[in-house]
Amino acid sequence: MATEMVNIVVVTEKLRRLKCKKFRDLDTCRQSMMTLTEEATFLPSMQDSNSDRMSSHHKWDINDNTLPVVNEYDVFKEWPDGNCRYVYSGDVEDGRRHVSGWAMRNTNNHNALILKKSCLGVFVCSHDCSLDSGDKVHLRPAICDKARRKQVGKACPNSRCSGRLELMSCRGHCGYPVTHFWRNLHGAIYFQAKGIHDHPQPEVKASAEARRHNKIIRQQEKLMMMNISVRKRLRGSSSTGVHKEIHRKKLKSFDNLCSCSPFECTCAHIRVNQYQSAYMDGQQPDVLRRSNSWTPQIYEASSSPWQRPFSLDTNHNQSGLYKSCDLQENRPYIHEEQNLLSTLFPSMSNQSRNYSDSSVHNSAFCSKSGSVNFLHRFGSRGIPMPEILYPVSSLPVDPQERPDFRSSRPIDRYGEKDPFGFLYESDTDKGVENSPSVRVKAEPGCDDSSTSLLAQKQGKETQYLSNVIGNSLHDTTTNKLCDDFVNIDVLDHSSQLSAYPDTTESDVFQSFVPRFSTDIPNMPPSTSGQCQMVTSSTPQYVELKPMKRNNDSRNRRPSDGIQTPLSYNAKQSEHSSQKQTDSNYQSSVFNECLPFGDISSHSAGAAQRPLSNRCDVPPGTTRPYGTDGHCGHYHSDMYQCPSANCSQMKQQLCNHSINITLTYN
DNA sequence: CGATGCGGGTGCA
DNA sequence: TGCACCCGCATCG
Repeated sequence: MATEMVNIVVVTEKLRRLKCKKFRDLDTCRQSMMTLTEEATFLPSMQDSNSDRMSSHHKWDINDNTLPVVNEYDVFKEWPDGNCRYVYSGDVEDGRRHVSGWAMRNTNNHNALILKKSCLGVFVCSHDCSLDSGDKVHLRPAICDKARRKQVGKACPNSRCSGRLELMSCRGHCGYPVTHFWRNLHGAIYFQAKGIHDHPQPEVKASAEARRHNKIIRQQEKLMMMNISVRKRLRGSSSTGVHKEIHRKKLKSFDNLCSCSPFECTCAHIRVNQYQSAYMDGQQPDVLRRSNSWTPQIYEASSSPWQRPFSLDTNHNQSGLYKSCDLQENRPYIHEEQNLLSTLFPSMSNQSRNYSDSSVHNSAFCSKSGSVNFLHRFGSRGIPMPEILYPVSSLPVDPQERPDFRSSRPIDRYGEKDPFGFLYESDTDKGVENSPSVRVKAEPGCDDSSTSLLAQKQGKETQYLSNVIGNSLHDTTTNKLCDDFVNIDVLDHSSQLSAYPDTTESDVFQSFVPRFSTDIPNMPPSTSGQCQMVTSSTPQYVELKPMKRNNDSRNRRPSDGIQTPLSYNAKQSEHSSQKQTDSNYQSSVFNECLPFGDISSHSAGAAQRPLSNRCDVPPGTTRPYGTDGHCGHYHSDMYQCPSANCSQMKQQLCNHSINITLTYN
């Protein structure tokens, strides 16, 4: 299907270019030797009533060896359209910066003297909807290719529209994008445009920049709050289990629970403030209305302010809180910004009211029962990112009974409901790409409560699970570890760990590495070879390194025809017939979770996939890193056989990641 | 992270 | 040869 689509696009493009060629030829005939580069500035057919297009009183061409010196400069045009030429003064800042209202990207014309830019078009809504203001959606394409690719498919900024952003490319120059040329000469700035934009004007650059700026601010504030929460929990987790239990029991006397460590809890004070502030508005504070209201790490994946149907109500009133719940009936948003801010930053309890609508967007979604069950999605930098939240307490223990989250690539399931009735949400606008699954790192070794929590998964108790990777995961020697680590789905592991509490986090930590290779039966040799190296021994602790060699899947384009682990998983999701494969997959994953144990005794899946397929060396055999001769190295700076050093290694790895699970009753 | 500019390289006509 | 386009890199905010 995808191939057919590609073919259609290619054929369409060919036809377009063929048509363009004819058009160009026609122009050529008309203009008597006028070529595309020489454009049709003087063609009547290329002109219209637009004054800009008629204003090209200049008779030079940007490619001329010598350009005339002008005494009178033109006024800077932000939206030049048509075939026009202008000469700006060298004092014009916008001219020096080659500013244009159109989204123009740099194009290499192999001429250092002339800067050439081509138009990128405009992003429009696939449903061609109109905003409240009556305007159409005309977003500005990002100049950066990577950023622009992320824009494609984003949700329409119109909250009432289910459309997606589509890039309307510019073909105003005989089927090619309109081009702008800039040349600095004689202290002046010569500008020439070729072609007429065949698309609406995008939003102004300042608007796009402001939106991006707000997004950055939101992310920074989220991270700031995350770090503070993590620090709080780190302090809290340093106490013994007994103390934690005592503290927990003490906290039960409160109507609301917090995760503050003993002697540091200021929540009561804050609650009073919240209570007062809420009642000052004549509203019952949300923090008191819900049994599990204070959950510092409940964040809803916040995209751009455009995509948020409701922003933070500065008065934090009830209507504002539940407004969105009414609209998002299956996954209501409950804004927690103010609660979070005032809780985490008592001094900001008032200041937080002054946050702009788009500056803070940390929300939670709750189930209809009022409980909040969620998992964090971890960001690409090893920092827990409040991305898509998934219910976790309902996950069956048995991996076979678990829904295949790996195949539930959210981006492919916009608007659909997950097995728990929650709507899938776009994650592309959150800087998360290739996210085929929920990403959770279970760290039972640091807090056994997580395993017990998961073991109680079928209960409907109000449990909150918050898995957090702290800064400690960011180690100098494993600096890149976070990137790779967090991009791998370990949710299955955590569930399986609940059934096997003896399994340590370190086992989970290292188990996902071989998993990729063993679960890609169709992996081309070149790629599988790489994975073989990764899994070239029996379970052993390796130090993960970023996969940045030639076989780096992240740098591989789809057109390369090589399936990457992630793409494979994503592809799996497209076919329900892969269920069996997934079952085996989970079995294999499960087996690889088991550290140094009798792997084959736990699952037939492992028996079907002998270790010899994955291991080029006998179990326990160590060999120098980089001498296997069939692949590069990424994940094995240190090889460790399952021997007496295991526990030490486990401890080391455990020290690399810290995870705290909070349980609220 | 994205905008911007530069330059190597490729495919096409 | 000219052009469009892709990509990587560096710099800057």
